[in-house]
Amino acid sequence: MPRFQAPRGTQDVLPAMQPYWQAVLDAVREVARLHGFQRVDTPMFEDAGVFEKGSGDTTDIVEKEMYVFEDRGGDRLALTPEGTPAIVRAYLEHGMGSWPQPVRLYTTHPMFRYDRPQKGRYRQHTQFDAEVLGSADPLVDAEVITMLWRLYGMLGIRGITVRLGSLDDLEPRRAYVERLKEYYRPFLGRLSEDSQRRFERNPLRLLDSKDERDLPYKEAAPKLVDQLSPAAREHHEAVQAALAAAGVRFAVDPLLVRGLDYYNRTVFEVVPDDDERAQGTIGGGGRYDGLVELLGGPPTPGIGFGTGIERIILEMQKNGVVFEPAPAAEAFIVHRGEGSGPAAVRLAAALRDRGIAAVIGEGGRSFKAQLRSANAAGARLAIIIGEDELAKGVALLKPLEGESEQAAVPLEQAAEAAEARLRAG
RNA sequence: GCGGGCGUAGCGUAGUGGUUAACGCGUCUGAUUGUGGCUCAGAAGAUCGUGGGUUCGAAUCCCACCGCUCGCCCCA
Repeated sequence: MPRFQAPRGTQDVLPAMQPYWQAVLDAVREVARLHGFQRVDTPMFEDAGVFEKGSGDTTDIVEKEMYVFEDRGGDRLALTPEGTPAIVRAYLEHGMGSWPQPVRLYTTHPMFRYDRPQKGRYRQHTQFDAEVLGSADPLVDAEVITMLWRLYGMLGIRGITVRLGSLDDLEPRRAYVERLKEYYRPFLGRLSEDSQRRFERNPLRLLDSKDERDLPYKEAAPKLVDQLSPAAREHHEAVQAALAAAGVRFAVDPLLVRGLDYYNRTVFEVVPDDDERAQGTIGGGGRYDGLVELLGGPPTPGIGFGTGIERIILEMQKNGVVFEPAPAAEAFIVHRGEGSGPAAVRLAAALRDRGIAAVIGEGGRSFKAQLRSANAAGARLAIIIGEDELAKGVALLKPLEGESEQAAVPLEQAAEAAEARLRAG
């Protein structure tokens, strides 16, 4: 019988890593509260059409990476590959258009992509996703980025920069893409194979190439940020002014391109300054003023981001943020002998009633072994109930740290006395 | 999807063709009656990722598969 292992690209989050997850989730909750975002939870899977229509069925995420399956009833479903279309679907389904606008929502949600795993890239990962629907105000763009920036700061992540770009609005961008293709067409044959493919599929990506053969042409290529439509330019500048006012470290990146079709105007990524790897990006997002309509709703502007919790944790560790695992117990009950089991259980319940984390030792093992366990559990107090104690109706309180001596107390008052000891120390 | 590196007890490693695969950490037990941490002693724990092949003989060489990892692509 071959041993089972977790599916490729997935991972178990063991107790030692839980403090990191807890810290991130706590910070997420707090930063969302500080910015007026409300939590929404959407299902792990959706109608596949949500993403085919929403994310765009020529994007890599949908075309090559989405987990699609038919359930027993014949419905075509997809494991959520990215958050935004799912939240927009919920926004429409629940009539959030009639809530006070704009609507600020966030979630932490598992995402699934059939991709080749690498460090920081998994087939299942978790994203903190935040979306604002119903506002076209550039200040909202800045607020969203500021929230992301604050989150990283709260978690001790330094040495990162926001790369900011603008993809203009959809119509002017189409015109720009034509100009870009005209520029590249004459020397198409001299470009890298990748770039030749991009020329047809996603010409904006030509500007993103790192291939030596493409670099000379890239330099002189027309840049979208240099020729934005007046409305988009004004928007872009307003976002920058607001980010500067908020103290966010950002750099305008004329070559920033993102892989989802629905973006317009503001796009951004957060990258570590020392990380050239493509999967170094820890968060990114942008504005999607056309997405709600794509999914069958009324014209509604929107903007949001996703940031990968696994990557945040990797970045925290790179920044030397360390968490000690929380002790498993405050009080550890050592017991042995006839009738000690029920006494231990009664005492444990009394301790827990008082809010004290209590663990009962294994009565079949020696005092020595149980006390070792108490120590390993990080308990500050051991409470010993042996045969002698049981006969006298007492328990021994043995401090596991500090100077004080162990003391006998009546069994019925043991919980109270333990609480006093723990609160004092 | 393409190319490179790696895979030996729970974890980290040594061992590169020749006895019962070694060490550290961890786990368990004990160091005279029932007392933790430090120390000491002992024990358990490995079909050497899986399957096939070469060989008198394979952890060691070859092939395939699985997984991890690095780069590309793409993304968080």
